[in-house]
Amino acid sequence: MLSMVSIRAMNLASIDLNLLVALEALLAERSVSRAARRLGLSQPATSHALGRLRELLGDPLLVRAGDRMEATPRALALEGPLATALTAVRAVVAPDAPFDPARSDRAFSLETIDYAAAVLLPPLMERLGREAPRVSLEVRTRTDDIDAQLARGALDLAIGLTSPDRPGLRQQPVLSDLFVCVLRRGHPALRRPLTLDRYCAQRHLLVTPTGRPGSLVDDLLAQSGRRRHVALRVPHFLLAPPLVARSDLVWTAPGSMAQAHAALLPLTLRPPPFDLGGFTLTLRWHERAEHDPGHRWLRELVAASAPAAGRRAAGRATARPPGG
DNA sequence: ACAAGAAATAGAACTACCTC
DNA sequence: GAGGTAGTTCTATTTCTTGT
Repeated sequence: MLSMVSIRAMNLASIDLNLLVALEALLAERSVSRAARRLGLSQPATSHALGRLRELLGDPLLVRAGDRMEATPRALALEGPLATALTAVRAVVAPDAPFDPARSDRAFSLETIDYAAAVLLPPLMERLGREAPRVSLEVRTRTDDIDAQLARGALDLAIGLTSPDRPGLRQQPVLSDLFVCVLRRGHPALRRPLTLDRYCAQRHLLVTPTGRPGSLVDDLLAQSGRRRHVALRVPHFLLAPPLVARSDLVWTAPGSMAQAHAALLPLTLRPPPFDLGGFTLTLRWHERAEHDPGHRWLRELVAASAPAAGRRAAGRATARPPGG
């Protein structure tokens, strides 16, 4: 008989799933013969299955008590978890099992930078609350090795900059945006037009989610032989608006986020004094989830949550870091 | 109380199928 | 082809029910 230690170390591949189905029937019928009829097997075959289950689990599971079979405490403890597990397995293998958002209690996970979360989550959660009140969403930021986690199924979706195609991964543009310059209301630089010279003369705030040096703005300035002074680098977009509102720092920011915060804080927006173009964020997932009805439903919901202007521009703008 | 029959479990032997 | 696994049929054993 297998020891409990070896059972714990056992690979799932060594377990016949049909044994668990047999256990379900045995526990439901409390009779080997009736369980056999339920399973469509002969009584001896079901008795053998019970024998294998006894060896596998190290417990008699069902013991004869007169004219009936009594479940052992171990078997009784297994009944609930076994039903849950088999229900989940049946849902996995059910052909074209429809996804019902109104009744689903599925939990999804999403990796994104806080800028995209701030733009997408309010409309997304509004629709979730209305259409799928029991569905839950976990948003993570700065996850290590996102593609590997998507492949493992540890992560459902990731929103980030468009990246080169990789085997097994799918992506679609979800949000495009333009840059604007954000300054506090009453900033001295606002007294005259914000020329390139005046822009470069300011002290700047740079958001760098990755922590890597450089940015699209600094690269473009360098191409024209110019440079700016970055006085503050922060890792989160949401840190920037109040810092800009209470200082003379200039932040070259994603337009949709800047507009949202300009409605809440004393901020003024100006177009950049040089052509910055825009950037595109894409939704990324593993091909394993491509035809999963629930996953497809969430992807459509996320895409539909992008601001209308961003969706129209999606696919046109260049894929460059939003950090500015 | 005892014997016979019915019903259920489980072992033995054999077969079919799959993998290496 | 060998070995392993899980199915089958057949049969032994156990336990309960029923009739005498």
